[in-house]
Amino acid sequence: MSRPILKRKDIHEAAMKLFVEKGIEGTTTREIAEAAKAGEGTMFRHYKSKEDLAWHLFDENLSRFLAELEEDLAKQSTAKTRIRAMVEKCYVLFETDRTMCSYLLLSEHTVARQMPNGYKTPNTILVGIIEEGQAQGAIGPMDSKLYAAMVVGAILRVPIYKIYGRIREDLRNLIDPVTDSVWKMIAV
Amino acid sequence: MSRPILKRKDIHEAAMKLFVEKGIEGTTTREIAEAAKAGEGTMFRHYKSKEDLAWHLFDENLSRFLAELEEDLAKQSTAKTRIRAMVEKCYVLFETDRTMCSYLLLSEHTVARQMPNGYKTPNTILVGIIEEGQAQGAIGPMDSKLYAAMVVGAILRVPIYKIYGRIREDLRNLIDPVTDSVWKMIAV
DNA sequence: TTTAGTTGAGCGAATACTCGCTCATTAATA
DNA sequence: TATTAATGAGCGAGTATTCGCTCAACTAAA
Repeated sequence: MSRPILKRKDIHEAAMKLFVEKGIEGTTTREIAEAAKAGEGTMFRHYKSKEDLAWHLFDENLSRFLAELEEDLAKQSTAKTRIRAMVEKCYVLFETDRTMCSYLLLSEHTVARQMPNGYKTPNTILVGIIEEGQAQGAIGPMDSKLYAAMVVGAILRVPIYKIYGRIREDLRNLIDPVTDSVWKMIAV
Repeated sequence: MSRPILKRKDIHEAAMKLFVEKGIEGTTTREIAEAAKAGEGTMFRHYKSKEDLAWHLFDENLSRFLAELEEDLAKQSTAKTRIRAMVEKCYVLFETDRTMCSYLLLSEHTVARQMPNGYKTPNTILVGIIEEGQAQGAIGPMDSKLYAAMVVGAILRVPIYKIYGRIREDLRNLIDPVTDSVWKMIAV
């Protein structure tokens, strides 16, 4: 090997922060380089385009998040405790790494265009949880995809509104209230 | 007047369609002009920039939607029937003018940056409905803003997933099921 | 004739990406 | 251990292109 890769992480952090603040198209490659204290060409050594960087930031972080979530879910045996684990995972992430969480939430409708068919999302996982809950007789008989949509929506709208300043509470205090509310929505 | 304004509506329709398909930054003024069968300069007679056009499309359509919604709400006297009216208004709009509805839903995180403080949104209205419902003793005692966030999230995630093809049902068939589910979430 | 909507070639600033080069780091050789 | 060769990360000035916007000419309604 020649030289260790030192700048990639700096580029990740700078790009994510800027993408959240100004949007992907609204951020220039020069700004990323400057913020990362790197040369402008360096990001192209690791990614073939700015879009490619944005996609990797989304994909890698979401994948890691989902993998960790599935570990947590494996420890739970009921639908309700699984949903609680999901809420907890989301809200703890939000308070722990707000930039990353904001990026995942806000870039949904832009980066998400590039998701291949069958790409795994929190929604995919939730459909599974709900169908298992229905098999156990704990969750009502409605279409699992509709339930999943409503539950995902209810859970994720809270951090979105916290980003916009409409909610101020520390989200970790809302894990149980939100879980309980959402559970009422789908319980038999 | 010397000449009637003929192209503005064509520009609205073409721009909104393209903005939904390719995003605002991803759409060029030339593409808008071509799709609208108008000259490129025409949109600048009516709007001072592409961003300005995008904002007006958002603002005017949302304002009209909210005004109509408030008319409907005035006819209802209980929190639950008001929420039903809101769901109905959203889902009927979706099936009636999908492009416009998609634009409002998907541009939230981009155009929404420009919303002035105190700008009225569906969320604002919902907070009012919920607080009144709480005063009537029909809705639980939790923070009204948190309730509103969860309800908005649950309601709007359904059309979002229909845009992404994860839900196929005609949303007008889901008005009552969604209303009932959402109501369970917040009822005392 | 006046007025105002429409047009599209042209402009210039912005910017994503390239490429030839540097040099820190490692591996091989003596 | 000292020396040399090889590697590829890092750099940033340069460039081809794109794209938002302007404006002078044109057209049609009043």
